[in-house]
Amino acid sequence: MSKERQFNKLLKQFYTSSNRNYLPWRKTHDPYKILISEVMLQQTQVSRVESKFEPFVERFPTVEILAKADLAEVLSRWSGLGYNRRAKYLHQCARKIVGKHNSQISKHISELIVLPGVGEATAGAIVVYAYNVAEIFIETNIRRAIIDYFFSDKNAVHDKHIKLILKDVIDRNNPREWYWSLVDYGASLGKVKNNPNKKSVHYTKQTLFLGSKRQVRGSVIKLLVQDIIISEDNLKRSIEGDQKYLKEVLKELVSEGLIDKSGQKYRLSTGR
DNA sequence: GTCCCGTCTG
DNA sequence: CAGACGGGAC
Repeated sequence: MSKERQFNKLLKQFYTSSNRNYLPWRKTHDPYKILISEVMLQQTQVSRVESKFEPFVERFPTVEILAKADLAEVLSRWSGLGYNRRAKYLHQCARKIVGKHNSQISKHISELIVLPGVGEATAGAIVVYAYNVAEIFIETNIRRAIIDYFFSDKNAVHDKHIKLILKDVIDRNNPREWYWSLVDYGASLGKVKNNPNKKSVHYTKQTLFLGSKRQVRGSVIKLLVQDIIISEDNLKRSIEGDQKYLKEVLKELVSEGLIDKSGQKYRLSTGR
């Protein structure tokens, strides 16, 4: 049997015994909800998204409702997921889909990728999981599974090589479930210890969070989620992390459209 | 302390 | 291309 067929046999076996089809975003084909889940899952582990996804889509069940909502509320429902710019992108995304795409979420990668916060991986995932179309895309579990199985003897693997393998092994008759089996298998391979992705040329080490500007940013947003409106002095007293970043962070959050300044006080932006 | 993990900006 | 961007589990 070819290596490709062996791999698919392995995926099938694994999927039969150990799939994660209980995940709430696998119980819908609604492209809007798939979009929400995929943006939440960017740089964020499943365990953290699990508790946030359902409350979020219950509050914002359609793209129109999300588009009409205040960014401040979207940010507050995002709290705990991190990378708060994603909430801003998602809100802008909803407004653009309603305003320019007739509230329809495209089934074409080329039209999805122009949306804010939607890159190659997210666009591919939406097309596959919502529409069951056999497109090729790579995210971390996919990369890990393919490197582990097909590149065990290599130490510098480029995504373009992974894409070539994917084109050979993808099940074009049932791409949605095939990708589920692939990501579940990939997720099961050692992450913390000896992560096969360390052999990817795209692998990078993260910078320190403690004491970083990023920590102060996160802390400011978190405080504003709790208190609605806060003076700079009170922020200075309450933030976690290094105070020296506060002024700079406030300026950047205002210019990015995440917060607004009125007088000497700050609040989350309405997004309008 | 070390690690995970996509997209955007410069 | 490199660097910025959260929050938590281990």
